[in-house]
Amino acid sequence: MSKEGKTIQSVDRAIAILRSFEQNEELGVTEISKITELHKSTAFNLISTLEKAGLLAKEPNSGRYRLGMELFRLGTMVNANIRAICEPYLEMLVNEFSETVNLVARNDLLVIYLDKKDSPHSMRISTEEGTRLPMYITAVGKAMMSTLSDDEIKDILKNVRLMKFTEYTLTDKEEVKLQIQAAREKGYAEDLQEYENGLTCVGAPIRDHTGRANYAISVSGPNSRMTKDVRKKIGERLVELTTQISKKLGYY
Amino acid sequence: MSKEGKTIQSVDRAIAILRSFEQNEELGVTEISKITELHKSTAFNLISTLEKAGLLAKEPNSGRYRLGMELFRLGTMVNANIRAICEPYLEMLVNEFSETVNLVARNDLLVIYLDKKDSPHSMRISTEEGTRLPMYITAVGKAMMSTLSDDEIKDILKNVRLMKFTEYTLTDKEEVKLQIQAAREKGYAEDLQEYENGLTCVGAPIRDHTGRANYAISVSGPNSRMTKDVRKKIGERLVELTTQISKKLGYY
DNA sequence: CATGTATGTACCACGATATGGAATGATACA
DNA sequence: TGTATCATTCCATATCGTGGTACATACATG
Repeated sequence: MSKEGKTIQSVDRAIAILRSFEQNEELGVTEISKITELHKSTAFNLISTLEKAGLLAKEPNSGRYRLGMELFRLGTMVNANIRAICEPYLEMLVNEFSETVNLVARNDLLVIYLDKKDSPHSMRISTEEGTRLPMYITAVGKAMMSTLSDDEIKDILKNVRLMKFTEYTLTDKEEVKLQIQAAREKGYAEDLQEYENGLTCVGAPIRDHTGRANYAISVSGPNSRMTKDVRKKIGERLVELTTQISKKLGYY
Repeated sequence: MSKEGKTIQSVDRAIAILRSFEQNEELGVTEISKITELHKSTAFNLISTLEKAGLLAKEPNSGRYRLGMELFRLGTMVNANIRAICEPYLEMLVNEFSETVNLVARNDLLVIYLDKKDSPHSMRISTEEGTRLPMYITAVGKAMMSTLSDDEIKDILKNVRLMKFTEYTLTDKEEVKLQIQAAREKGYAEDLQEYENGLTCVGAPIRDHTGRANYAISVSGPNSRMTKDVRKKIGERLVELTTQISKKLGYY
């Protein structure tokens, strides 16, 4: 927020209003003005504008606001292309391995979940679209990092504090680097209960025409089913499929 | 746009910029300024603001822009609740009938697709999330309308021009009303190839605590498998499940 | 029923702020 | 090397957003 470059005040404020719905799914004008620290009148004008555009919707009864359909629609336009391209591959993977499959994107130091196909098993892993997790803790994150140069990886890790999620979470940046090195050799990365106990993932990177890996696909399942053999099979299949996808994006 | 009530110019313009990515997935400053009819300099300031907030992302190579991850994330926050509640029901339905299941919301005169579970069949119906269709042409739309009063239905139909999609599309508003009446009695509505040849749907409305039906669930399949018997079974099951969901939302 | 305290909404004068002209960099292409 | 097209910066102007204040309405509370 302190970076150089002027920004348009009212646009920033409008976005802040949208973000205030992160904690609360329904808010009134006064509440919003408190959260955003805007004058009630100013907030009202911005809210009205957002409502007219459909980014906010007013409840007919309570008169309070919630996020609008137009915001949802705009959201579906983001990465629509890559999601459409990957969809059949996700489908193939869930059919072949019967475990949950995820498509994720890089978002600075985080990984954000874009799309998924759930495992048919009743014991399964399920992550909501829009969820964000640190790169270093996910198979997909490590997979994407494995395509970067040592300097770039150092840059990323420099800005990260390794938070401990489980007893298996990597706490040493050198360990992370080692795993990334392993991923470089195999073409895919693994997460063995580093984020959540009992949860194991295998992930491989997707490259675009510039060679950048901004997307990745993973297969996630419970520890018990994700044996070493299974992980190897999945990993190799992931490499096959993500290579095909990368080609479609113009990468050679 | 001509309605009374002041709106904040720069916010309107920022939203227009986001919307200009409907046709094009990647745009430069000049292109955007042409599409939105804004001065290049004005557009630049707005774009920078949106970029800093993550609603737009700049491609490192081309320097051009595309919609950003933050916009996607905001989009996932919309209706997150209802989607979470309905997810297990969608799952049940796709398991029971092996046809594609959709969750939709009402969006004025349109229906917008929120979530889906695809049929396991290779011949199947698949609609992208974010797609919008006229109410009168979909099973879900007619299902939602069936909960409204005659006056409200008249209001909706007054503002609609019945476009012909297939040879089965209803062209007479009285026909639509008849179908809505049928839906009122059965509790679910049908679409028999009205939108697309070979595509048949059954849909039932979800009510919230105020009694309004802003959401609906449908099962869609190819004509050949969606026989009269099957449609009846699906319809009755849909009514069961949507009643359960409505209860969870506080409707009695 | 009156009183108090919330709420959302309308009005408007002031001045900060967004605007758009014009100039400058940056890049690609021929 | 020159030309065209792009993104970006600067800045004076007046437009537009701002935030006072005020009012309307709803709902508790005494």
